[in-house]
Amino acid sequence: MTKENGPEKAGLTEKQKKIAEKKARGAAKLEADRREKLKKIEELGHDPWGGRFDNHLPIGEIRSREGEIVVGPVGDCETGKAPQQTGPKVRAAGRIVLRRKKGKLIFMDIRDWTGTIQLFIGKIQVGEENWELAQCLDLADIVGVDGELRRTQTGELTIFVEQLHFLCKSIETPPDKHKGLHDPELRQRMRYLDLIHTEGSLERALRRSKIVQSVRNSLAEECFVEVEGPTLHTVAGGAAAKPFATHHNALDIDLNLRIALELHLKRLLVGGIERVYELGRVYRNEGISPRHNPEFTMLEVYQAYGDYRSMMDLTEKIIVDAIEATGQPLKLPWNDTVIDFTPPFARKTYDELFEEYAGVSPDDEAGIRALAEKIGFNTAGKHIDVVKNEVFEEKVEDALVGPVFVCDYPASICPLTKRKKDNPAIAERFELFIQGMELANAYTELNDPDLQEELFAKQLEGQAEEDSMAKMDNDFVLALRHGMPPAGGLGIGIDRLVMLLTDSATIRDIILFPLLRPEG
RNA sequence: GAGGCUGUAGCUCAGUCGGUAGAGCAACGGACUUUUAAUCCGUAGGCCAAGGGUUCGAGUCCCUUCAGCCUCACCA
Repeated sequence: MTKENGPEKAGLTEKQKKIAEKKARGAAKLEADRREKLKKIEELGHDPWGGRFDNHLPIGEIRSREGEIVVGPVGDCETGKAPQQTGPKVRAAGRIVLRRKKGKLIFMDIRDWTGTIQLFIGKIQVGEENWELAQCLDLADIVGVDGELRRTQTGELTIFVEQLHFLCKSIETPPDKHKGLHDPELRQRMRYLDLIHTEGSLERALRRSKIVQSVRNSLAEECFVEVEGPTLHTVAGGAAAKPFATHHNALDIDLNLRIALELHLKRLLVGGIERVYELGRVYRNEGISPRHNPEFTMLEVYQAYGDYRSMMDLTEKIIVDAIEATGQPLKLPWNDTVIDFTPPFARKTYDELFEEYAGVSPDDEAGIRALAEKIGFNTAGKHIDVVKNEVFEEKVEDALVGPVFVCDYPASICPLTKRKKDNPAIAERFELFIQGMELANAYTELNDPDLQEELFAKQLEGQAEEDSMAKMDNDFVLALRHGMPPAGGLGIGIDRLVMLLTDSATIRDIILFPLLRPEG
């Protein structure tokens, strides 16, 4: 296809030249245009990268001052001009998101994190110097303005600019001004662009922060203390998950990133921090899905002298408080339906739900095995509770619209949990399900060191190590031997809570920087 | 890790039966002093994800690779 007329090098240079020329006319031209204006801004005596800009008001606050606009008694009937208005002098800063030129007028919308407002820039009104500067403005540049807050003839609340301040040049072309970013890959890789230009993206991020803040406030109200445990563990325990492996050079030891917060928080319980929690990142070396990211945010709470019932009340409080903190009603939209968070949430036992949705008595071992086989599970050699739980996950969990507390799990699948006094086959544990998602998990914590050691050992027997709920952690057992007060413990998946409270179908919309393969 | 779908201008998307590329927004030039998805006239912008193949001819068909999305598995 290619002809080699001249020397190869010369041919390549020719081709490279052509590509360079094309680029100069193509993508790079957009940048060149912006750099041209950047130069012009400098020539006009302004710093294209701006500087400190004091005393501006958030745009949301400026909008709330609309009532201060005073309209004069009469308009000019002869010229048909609107009545004179006098408004407050305001100073604002924001990014240019829309721009409309009309002769010697420019209308622009600038946005900050509290809202959007229109600017009016008239050549006569702002004077020659400001007008020259205004010619150098592009979409996505950041400007500050001083002006008067009034309404235009069409009633739009507007800052009539008197003085323009240049604050930052953008030398890249922004996405479509109305559609924003749609490509999910770009939205994740260039989250900053997504936040600026995609509707609802910034609001979602800010709402997450409000939710997290609310969770901390709720816990503070109940006198819980926030701590920070280690993320580098020699034994990654407290959950059944594959850890990330890493290495410390100076000590020359292999380490894992934590998969749960549990075991160190319980050590603190032993140490006398009676109400303790951590809200932090955990890491699990597992698959990625709309509900799973390799690193995610987990809340774990431990309360001395409580049990799983105390944790149920706390869970309800944390969730209801968070909904209120985001200014939402207790009936929240979710996909095409509505979730009713009005407390108290339903509380049902594992066995009740099993019978209801699986249609088999929870005590009918043969019936359960038959059903499991019918679904396609291999039940050979498996403990009945394991089989039962497989059926539960298949038949019940997805059907739980919730919110519903599923209480009292089979003890054999809960190695870190205290059993019921009157029935040692049942563990004092609940999971909160909403829309088929497991949102919270709580126990009456096991504090018998001998039983804990036994259960650790039993878990290790004949089980793939990564499937083990709890790897043997002798140091933790030693802590228990010193006496951990009886306690309730709770875990909440913060990302999933945020998903539910922001009507987000994928975890990638509420984790700002989800894990992606590196580009090319 | 398995299966399905997707990748075309800076962004959002068309592209028929295989005949070497289109629109809107953004950009550039021009008109317009109360616009608001502003409008109108004109201009420019593409290694069609990457690499191979089939063909006279590939954005289009085939193979490989890369990335994303969805479903499943693991899990919260």
